[in-house]
Amino acid sequence: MAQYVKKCPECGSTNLIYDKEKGEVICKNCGLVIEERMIDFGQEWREFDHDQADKRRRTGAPMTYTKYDRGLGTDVGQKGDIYKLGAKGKNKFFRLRKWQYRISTAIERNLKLALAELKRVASFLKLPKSVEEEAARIYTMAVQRGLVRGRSMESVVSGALYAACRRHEVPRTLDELSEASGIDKKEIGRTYRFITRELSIRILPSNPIDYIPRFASALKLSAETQSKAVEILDMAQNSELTSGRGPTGIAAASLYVAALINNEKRTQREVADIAGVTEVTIRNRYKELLKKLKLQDEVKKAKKEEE
DNA sequence: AAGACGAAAGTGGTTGA
DNA sequence: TCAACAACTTTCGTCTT
Repeated sequence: MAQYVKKCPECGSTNLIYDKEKGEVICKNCGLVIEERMIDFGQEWREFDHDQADKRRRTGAPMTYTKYDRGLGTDVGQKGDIYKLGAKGKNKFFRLRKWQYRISTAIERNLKLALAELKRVASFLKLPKSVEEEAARIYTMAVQRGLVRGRSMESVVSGALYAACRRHEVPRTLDELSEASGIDKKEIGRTYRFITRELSIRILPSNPIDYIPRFASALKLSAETQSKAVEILDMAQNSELTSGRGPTGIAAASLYVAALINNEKRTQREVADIAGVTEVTIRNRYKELLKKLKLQDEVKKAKKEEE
């Protein structure tokens, strides 16, 4: 799908146009057709009022993993037309309802509970719907494979959420997830690794750049500083300063340097708190950045301008 | 007085035998 | 399974502004 194509594989430009009519994705920079003959998921009919829509619509509500039965289930109703039934009918009705409850297997009840929890944590972290959906999917698979056995439901939910965040490039740190769910950080990490391995979900190592916008806004830094930080990060990655290091530490250090250069100085403490690392880590990364990227001059220049 | 810096010891996780 | 190891944290003392 289009949303997964973000960069042109030819020239790396992110300037893509999505031509809905032709079903093509084209790079505006070099003209490469990245994707063609895509399926249009839109409706082919139009509606002008509610009646028409009702008549033309052929599908129900979207199928979703965030409902325990994927939004497809039917319940024997609670209220409504019971009064129309005779004594016999009423009996049958109640019997059916009882049976429906019994048919709900352990898995379904587990899912119902877990997805409620998932929803709670996801909204606490203000995660987009797509991530929540992905996490629900992961959790459902985990339950079906019996991976929850021996682990608390909540920790698996957190693990699934963490994995979903990573896949959608909206990373949250383990600390944040831990705070939102009340599960120990280590426990989440463990279950996360376990379920991603068991379900063979491939996760890209998280990219420090993904953290920048969130940290920057939390620190109330300007857009220029933010893009400067990304620029610094890019250079750092080219100089192989990023591999093996904690991505949050690098993101934090880049932001710190960018803030210095743009005269929006934040203390190491402030940046460290937001990023969830210590000042020491920022200092170490910061030192490396200055040394390898020769940013000393820029920082000094910024200092002079301040006076 | 607050922030920046650096050294030293401790912690949890990965790796390789 | 265990030990070595790198990254990161904690703690604390010193220096700078």
